[in-house]
Amino acid sequence: MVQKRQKASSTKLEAVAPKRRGRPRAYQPEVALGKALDLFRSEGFAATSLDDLSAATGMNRPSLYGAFGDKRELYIKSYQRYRADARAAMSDIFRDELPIRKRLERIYAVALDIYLSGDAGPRGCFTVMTAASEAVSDPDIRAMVLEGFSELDKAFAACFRLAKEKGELPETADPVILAQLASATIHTIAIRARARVPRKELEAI
Amino acid sequence: MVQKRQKASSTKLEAVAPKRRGRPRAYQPEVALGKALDLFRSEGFAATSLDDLSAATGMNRPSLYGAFGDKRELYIKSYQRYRADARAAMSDIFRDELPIRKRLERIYAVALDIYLSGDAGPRGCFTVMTAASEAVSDPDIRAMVLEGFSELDKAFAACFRLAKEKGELPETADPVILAQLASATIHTIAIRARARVPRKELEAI
DNA sequence: TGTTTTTTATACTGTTTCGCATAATATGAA
DNA sequence: TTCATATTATGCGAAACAGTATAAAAAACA
Repeated sequence: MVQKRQKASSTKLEAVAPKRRGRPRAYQPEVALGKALDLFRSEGFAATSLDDLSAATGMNRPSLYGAFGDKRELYIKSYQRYRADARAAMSDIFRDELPIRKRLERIYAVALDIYLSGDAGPRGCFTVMTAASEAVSDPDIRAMVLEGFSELDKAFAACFRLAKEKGELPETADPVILAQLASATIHTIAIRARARVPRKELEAI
Repeated sequence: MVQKRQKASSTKLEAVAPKRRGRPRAYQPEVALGKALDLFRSEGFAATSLDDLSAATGMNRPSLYGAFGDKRELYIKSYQRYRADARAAMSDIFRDELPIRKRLERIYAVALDIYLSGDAGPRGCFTVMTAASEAVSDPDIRAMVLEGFSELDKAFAACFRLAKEKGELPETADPVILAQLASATIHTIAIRARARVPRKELEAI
């Protein structure tokens, strides 16, 4: 629970005076979490030290613990943040009623933006990275990753189902199988991006 | 170069008396490298310590250094070994002249065997795991990973090209694009295997 | 002004890490 | 036997690591 500055029963909602008691925070939790996510995405869990995180967020270690818990908890919160961001970036695309082809194009374009961003080289898909590393030994993290996969599968399947209803796809097309293929394509792109396959080639796929 | 016991100009080739000078080795390099590979595959580079490697191989640290160099070199040699093993497992399939459908089935079956093996949970594809972790920051490793991807792409493309010549595929089919799709499928399977998606589901894909 | 509360800043602890130096050991050769 | 060589075994040392204890600082409140 990040406990969002509970305003003392004032009239207007949100963005009003914090009116907290002690010394004010020198950081913004949301911003700091974003920085932590950036680091984890480019280095991975094991290769990211608390000192690195401290430097990146501008918070010293005790503050990190106070705000997010230990390293593992911070990783989990970073991952949840990543998923929320990704969902936000995708949701409007899944909402718009475009023809399936156009829609897929836009989905892959957004995915490429996410995967290729980053100062220290492309960062790929955090879900895929986590699956490749922590998901094996940590059951909680594994559960989140599995959920991430199935969320993507389901979103794609919904797209294809809709397209089928609108007659854009033949009757024989199976939305679930098509969705898995579409997810697979997302995954290769994410992985190849990490190996710095140029954007041009990825777009071709 | 692992320098395979150079026999002193004897008659028979291989498997003859080593005739080395000093204290004999207490380990077999090939076996030890296999153990190191196993560990790296299940834990990843950063989470595997030299003590772990020492325990797994039965060699103490100085011997490890003497035989394989530092941790990074050992990782690279392990990866090369992995690729050699995978190539060996696949080569006979790519050699047999089966119909394309049968051939694909066998390829995916072998891939599943490789990805799901391991005592401490499924270990996935080492190329994919390396791409997700070390490939970003280490140019040499990145180059090897890229080579791994293109090797798989090319092998699949060759399959599809052959199938097209034999009339098993329509004229309109593009072997290169089909190969990328087939690789993508391999990659999702590898990733999902790490997240312990059950074999049944993977087979369905 | 002084107290309470919350956060920051510094520093400490015990462990783990990597790489290597040194000594002991086991073999072939002289 | 004795020497040269190649490996093993022990363990050192400096750095990095995760997590925490303690003190200083900054705000609201009384």
